[in-house]
Amino acid sequence: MGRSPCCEKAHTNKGAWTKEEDDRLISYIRAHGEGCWRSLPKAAGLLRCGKSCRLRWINYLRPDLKRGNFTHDEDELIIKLHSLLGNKWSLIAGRLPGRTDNEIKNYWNTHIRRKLLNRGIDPSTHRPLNVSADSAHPNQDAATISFSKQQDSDDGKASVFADLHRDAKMGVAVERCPDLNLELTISPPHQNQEAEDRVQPILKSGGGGRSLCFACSLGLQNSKECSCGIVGNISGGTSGSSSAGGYDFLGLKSAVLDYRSLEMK
DNA sequence: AACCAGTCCAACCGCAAAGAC
DNA sequence: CGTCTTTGCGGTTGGACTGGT
Repeated sequence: MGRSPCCEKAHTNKGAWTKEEDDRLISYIRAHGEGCWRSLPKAAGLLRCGKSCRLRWINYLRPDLKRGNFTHDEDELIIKLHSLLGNKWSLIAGRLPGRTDNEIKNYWNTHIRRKLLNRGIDPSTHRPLNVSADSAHPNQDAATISFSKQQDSDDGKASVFADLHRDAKMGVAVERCPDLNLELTISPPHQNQEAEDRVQPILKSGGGGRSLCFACSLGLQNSKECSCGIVGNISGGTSGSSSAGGYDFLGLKSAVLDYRSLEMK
């Protein structure tokens, strides 16, 4: 194709950034904006690869970064988001303004993992450490397993879907949240400004009070698993349909999650 | 003061998705 | 439509820092 490789590995600096390099990068991005990372280093006069510049900017130099310790609320929000999304650090970071995926990932690995272990919770499954997966699901039948595997092989959304489907079989989360819609999309800052300002994501229920099958509850209305027969009829009905009562899904009643504003890639 | 172990975090690496050609 | 580049993400690493002995 004639394009040059993305990184000219020779003749590039590695390791810690100097103050001068930071200044160059900041002033270039201030003048020209973000993007075009490949050509940026040359244009900015930096002996770095574009990847390195992007990382430095996103994780350290961005002006909107919130430095300093995580608050207790942020801790709990990260735990809850992680229980839903797994190691989707960028998605989690998207719900914590001023925090980066790298920062949250580091914080998770150094603090929260230990915190959960001390609580007797498995950080990867968010279930009690002394309960094995098998013994926890004694009634899980073969059909369920094959269904979960099928979904697991799909994208992240389906993976969450499969996890929650397992939970549904156990009567866990879904029992408490029958109308949960896991349609995960990134949205611009939305109407609830006060809530946004407090970094409080909003969990919307999906069916506006209608009784949905599990597949529709998860925003998979077109799934063959749909058994309620309202295909295609609810996907647009999430805004403003936040249940007045609000499900306390994973304890998110007060710091609830807006699934419309999360996107599984 | 010197050493060591544990912790923290910035940065790197490899991979995959998205987009360009 | 297939190939290649670019970008973004998650996992991992290594050096700096800190506290204990």
